[in-house]
Amino acid sequence: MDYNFKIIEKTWQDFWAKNDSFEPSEDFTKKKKYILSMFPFPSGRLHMGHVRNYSISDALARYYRQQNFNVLHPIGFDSFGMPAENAAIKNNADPKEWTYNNIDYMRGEFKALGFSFSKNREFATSDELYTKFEQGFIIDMYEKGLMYSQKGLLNWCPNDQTVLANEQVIDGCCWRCDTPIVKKDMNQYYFKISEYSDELLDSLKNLEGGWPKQVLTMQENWIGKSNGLAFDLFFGSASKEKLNNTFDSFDVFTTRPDTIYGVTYTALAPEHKIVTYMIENSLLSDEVVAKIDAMKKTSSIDRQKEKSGVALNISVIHPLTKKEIPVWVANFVLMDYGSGAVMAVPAHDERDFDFAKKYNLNIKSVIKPFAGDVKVDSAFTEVGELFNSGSFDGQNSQESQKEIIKYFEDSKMGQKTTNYKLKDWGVSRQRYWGAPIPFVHCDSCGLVMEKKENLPIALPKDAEITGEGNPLERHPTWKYCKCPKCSKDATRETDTMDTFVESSWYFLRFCASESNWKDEAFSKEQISYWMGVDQYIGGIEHAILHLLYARFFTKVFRDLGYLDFDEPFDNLLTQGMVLKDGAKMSKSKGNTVDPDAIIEKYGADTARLFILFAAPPTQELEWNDNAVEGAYRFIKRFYERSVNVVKCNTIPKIEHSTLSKEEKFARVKVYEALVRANDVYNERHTFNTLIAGVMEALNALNLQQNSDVWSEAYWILSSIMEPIIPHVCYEISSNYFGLANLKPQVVLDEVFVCDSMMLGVSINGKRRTEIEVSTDASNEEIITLAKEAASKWLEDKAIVKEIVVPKKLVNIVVKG
RNA sequence: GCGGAUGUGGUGAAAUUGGUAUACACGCCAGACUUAGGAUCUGGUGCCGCAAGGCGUGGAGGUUCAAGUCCUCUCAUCCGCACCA
Repeated sequence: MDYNFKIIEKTWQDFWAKNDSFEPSEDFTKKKKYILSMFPFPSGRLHMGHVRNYSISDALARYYRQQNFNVLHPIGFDSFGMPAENAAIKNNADPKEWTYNNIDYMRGEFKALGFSFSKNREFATSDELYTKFEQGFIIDMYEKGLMYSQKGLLNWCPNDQTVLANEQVIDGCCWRCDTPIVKKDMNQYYFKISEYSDELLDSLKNLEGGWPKQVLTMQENWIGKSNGLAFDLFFGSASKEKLNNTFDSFDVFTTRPDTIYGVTYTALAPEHKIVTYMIENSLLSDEVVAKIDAMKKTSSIDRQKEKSGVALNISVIHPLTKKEIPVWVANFVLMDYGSGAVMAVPAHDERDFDFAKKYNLNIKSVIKPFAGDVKVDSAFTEVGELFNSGSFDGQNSQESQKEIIKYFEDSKMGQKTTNYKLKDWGVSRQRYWGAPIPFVHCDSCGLVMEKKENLPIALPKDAEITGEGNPLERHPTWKYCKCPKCSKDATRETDTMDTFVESSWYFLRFCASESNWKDEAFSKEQISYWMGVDQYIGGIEHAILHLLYARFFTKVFRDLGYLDFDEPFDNLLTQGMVLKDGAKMSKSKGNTVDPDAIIEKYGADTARLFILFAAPPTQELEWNDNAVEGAYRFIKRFYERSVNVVKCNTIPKIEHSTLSKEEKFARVKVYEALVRANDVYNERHTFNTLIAGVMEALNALNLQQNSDVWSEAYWILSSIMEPIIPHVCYEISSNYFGLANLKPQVVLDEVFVCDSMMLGVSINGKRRTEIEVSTDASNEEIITLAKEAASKWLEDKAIVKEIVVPKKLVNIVVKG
């Protein structure tokens, strides 16, 4: 009985394919599980991270199928994006052909790994049908005011004449031609994700328990909510005149209103509109303009290295003291946070302090420690007592904040304000291989939405992709069209959408079935049955962007009336990375292990077993060739020892009391593994412990020869291992049980009942020996036995206390 | 700097509620079978010690009859964010 994985795996893969074994049912009265792994980009080959991801989801999907759930376990391909275009440029190939060839290859890999994905629901996001529905949603969002267009600063390569994504900018230069990047003000489409900031933050609470804490915290930080006071700083009359009366004031935001009396200067971002005005109207010396230009050109990383600034020689009036305070430009003030202007309190803010020291600006303390002296050699940022603060003197600085805000509000000088780090999501890309934004520019009507019956607006097949400029823009005919409103000549929007848009709703599309696949993205009935995703599995690298965008889309779709829940993913498991030689597998490091090679040498079951056995799924997994061999040997043993099993179509009935000690022990181990299996699949997801339990059971079985015990064991073990090593388990199950055992297994409590047990005996908490006692022994009997066994350690000692922990141990506390 | 995690044998890791620390596997050692073994099977393997025994979950304290687990402090590593006003 040799273990020939090649034949076994092929047989069952064909069997599953032929029988459509993994298609979900359309019967919505059944209990359901939606098990989802993050879909891959079709890069060409699966890597071990994918294998890990899908081994986890497949184990869960197969388990719940056995438990008679209606299981949706779909897969698709996140197939738009730059790598396809880059490959096209490099190999002079068609991105579409490249993409779909890769998909074909990877589909074969999925099959070879035995993953139980639904075939019928597979799609690629570059499919025109998917684009059609997505463009429909985009139009809805625009019409609802959730999408808008605005000029924004983008990375521009002057040589290639194209916009670059942040990832394409390497050390401030173009990744292709090494030309320094400039920021260019361009029109860009945005989703109003900021409108959902509060809800995205607040409903994180509802995900507690279901999502890893780390991800919740990362999202919380990313949204970055902070409360404070916003108020206007008015120019003095001379400054106002200098600015040609164009500006009265600018507004600032602070989270520390308690430090208001300590404001000694204010600072604007180099990109602030007042600064821009002063430059454009020659109100600044050439030297100052040059300094400001230099700040603008410095990357945000370099800006952090040293603070720099320049005075604008204008001043504003402090709202409370009415003193004049100078206005500076400072490189640490960010245009895209708050209003791009800050009040500076050097005495109580480290940045403001450093800047004031460097430029010799006034420093005024207004908070003193509750005990000790006022600090002068550094910023005092802790809570203290207010002084130099007018009528607020003597107050606790923290407690005074509310009152100061109230004072500003009462006197109409400012208001309580909340700021977020989360910015609106810029979704337009000047790229070919993406979903076209379905808008039309008409000279008479302006920006017009394409009519939904004309969707999809598909990509042209004959675009020339050189990597320079936007192929859609340069295409000779594609962009010319008629205005959907007035039918005059018009042009299409040539920007395509960020690929994160596709992955923000693909999990909803999987809910659609063959019955309505072509007609609609999904039906409300399908969505309300399948959603939310019961278990989502993927890498931590998506903790922010994808997972935040998907949550945003869900809330938008709710508000558009497509669905009626708030969160898409009830439970999230973030798997750890796969490492080799202590480092993440990567081509550049040359430490990759090719899944295909492992399948070829050991088979899919071995690959799956190793990956689930080597570490719990949330932890990093160190690849180990020897341990892979170990996994292979286990499967081989498991298969070969099945010769001890006798064919049957129900689980054998065994009279437990008639068995030998070894036989009983084997049964205990088998049923322990079963109990653990249910816990692991449902709750803990620590497949490594389940596999260890099955190994223990097999080791225990080996110590006896009772064929009923063997048969019962294999009935159970091949059932609980099927989600992990499905091929060999199907083979065993088919050989001996006619596949009748792949169903829920009953735990027989009688197996765990024994007439004697071993108890540890410890003295003062230190384990000394052990005793065997009958299970119905009284505490007195147990203590007597324990004292006998431990007499050696009890000589000349006074017994203070005796503790019996049922079924565990006896502890005797002694003195002397 | 802020936030999140993780520290257990030579290695990957177990220990579900505070209750016999190191299950399972890798590696290593020994033996068996073999022309041979990088195959298979059997046994051994936390550290110190001849032994009795002692010591052991990053470190230091604490609570408890009992701590890997709870509390306080601390060190190290990894990850995320970061001049966010």
